[in-house]
Amino acid sequence: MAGRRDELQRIAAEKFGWRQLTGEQLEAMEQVMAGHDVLAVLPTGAGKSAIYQVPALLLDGPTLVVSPLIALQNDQIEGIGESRAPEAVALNSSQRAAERKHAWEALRRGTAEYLFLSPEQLASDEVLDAVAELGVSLFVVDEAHCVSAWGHDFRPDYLRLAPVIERLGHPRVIALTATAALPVRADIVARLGLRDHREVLASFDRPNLRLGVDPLPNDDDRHQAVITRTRALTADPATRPGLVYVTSRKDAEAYTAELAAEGVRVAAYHAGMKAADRERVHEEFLRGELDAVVATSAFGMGIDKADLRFVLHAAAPDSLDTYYQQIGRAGRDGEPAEITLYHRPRDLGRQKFLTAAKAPEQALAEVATTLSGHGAPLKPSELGKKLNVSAAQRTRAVNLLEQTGAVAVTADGRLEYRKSAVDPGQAVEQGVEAAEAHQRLIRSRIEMMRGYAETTGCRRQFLLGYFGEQLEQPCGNCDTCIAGTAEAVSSGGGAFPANSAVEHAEWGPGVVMSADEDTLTVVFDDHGYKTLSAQAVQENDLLTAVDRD
DNA sequence: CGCACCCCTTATAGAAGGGGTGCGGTGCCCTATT
Repeated sequence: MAGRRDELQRIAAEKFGWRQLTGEQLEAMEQVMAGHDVLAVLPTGAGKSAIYQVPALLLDGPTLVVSPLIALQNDQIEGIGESRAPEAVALNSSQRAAERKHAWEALRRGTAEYLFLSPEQLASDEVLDAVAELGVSLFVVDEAHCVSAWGHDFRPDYLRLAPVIERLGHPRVIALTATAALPVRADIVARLGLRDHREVLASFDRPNLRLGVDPLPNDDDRHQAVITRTRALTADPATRPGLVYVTSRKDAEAYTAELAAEGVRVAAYHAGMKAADRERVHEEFLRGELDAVVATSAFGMGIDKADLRFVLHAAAPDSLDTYYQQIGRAGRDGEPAEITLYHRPRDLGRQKFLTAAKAPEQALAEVATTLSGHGAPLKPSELGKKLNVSAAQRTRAVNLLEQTGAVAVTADGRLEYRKSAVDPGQAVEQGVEAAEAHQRLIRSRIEMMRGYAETTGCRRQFLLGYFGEQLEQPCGNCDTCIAGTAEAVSSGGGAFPANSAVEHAEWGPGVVMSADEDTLTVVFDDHGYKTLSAQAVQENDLLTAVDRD
């Protein structure tokens, strides 16, 4: 093992100029080299890319990297281009024919080692057939939380990666992300079909972030508070730059205009802007020419800037998963950073609306009847031609039917209705139920966001507990600790400590996320997060401990 | 779900209230026009 470790370090130094790899980077690399699939959850800036870039050079055959944004693909390719490693290429819709041709030639010749593409590219028969010829030795899913966060409705091709991996002969898989609570990790592992995998998890704690919540029942007051605080923070070089997250494009424009009128160097960022403007804002921010960016959730992935001094939220996002990812962009240099949520409970009603994706009943019915009525398995593209629904709806329906077991994928990537499966009518019902179970998880995440915003205890204990990490003492660096209202509650939970598997009569199997003397937070497989009174659990025998491997 | 906005009515002479409507986040990709 020591020899392998030396070899990894030698390549890291020679090809990339990295003198010192962290223990987590090395562990993940070693697990890959030992033949395991790996899920690595490491904070932004911890050098996640190294985890695939180095082993890639020790494995025979190109490395395929699935990346959610073309802009991210370009950043990564540029980074590899500056190293002594072999060429990196991409395949995406922004390229000209000549560029695409060059990419394929370099891959076939073996002069290109890294191939970047989106999951949608892999949904194309031509691309997948050609990729299958390359002998891919390493399959990387960057920003792997997208599998879980986007795959279920927004970008359903994220849930079609497992059949792609199998089609490629299941090369070693590395999934990389900066945030993943337990249900997200479980979803990534299941949806990618990881085999005999290892997880490398860094601590989620970021003690230099000063966490706070400012509850403001009135919208005008909240607006004023955000403006006032942003102006104060950006006025002092020691407390800038930073981000202000808003939940609509209109708000991004409005806050930006107001702050700009007061002389703040600020810009808006949202997906409604022209690509060139977005790029310009991004670059100006990285160069330090802006003191604040007011953004929707579009601004985030790929922000490689260590000295953000604040992240303010003018409204709560849809989950602590999203929140943690957004605030985690601050203070990466270890220096103090201010993290404040300007909270109105009504904002969460809006999140319920935004995240409410109805089950695609029409598509479910069409896919189920078409596949069960067709004698032989169908390619997804062939299936599409027989249907009256969009490709995205079709893919969502296939995902749900596959989840319930009514539909399976053959070795050559075709879809078949399982002979042993229920009839199409029942399959549709089960698909709808699977979609509803997922909706329950999403709703419960919103409630956990509310729990954070309204807790009277230590914010950091709440936040870390959500990610399954127990902080024994109140942190001393959040608003409730500073105000002295955060009481020290002893962790424990008696018979049901954190991370233990449990069963509830109504909600079924689940895992305890956090436990103290008053409450238990449990995430149930089909019902999401539930906060239970420890007393009620004990008195009414609500939970049973379950053995698990 | 909740808000902003418009239109209309009512009842009064400048404005208040009710009802309906539209809008709100994240990105691939492809195709048809300038």
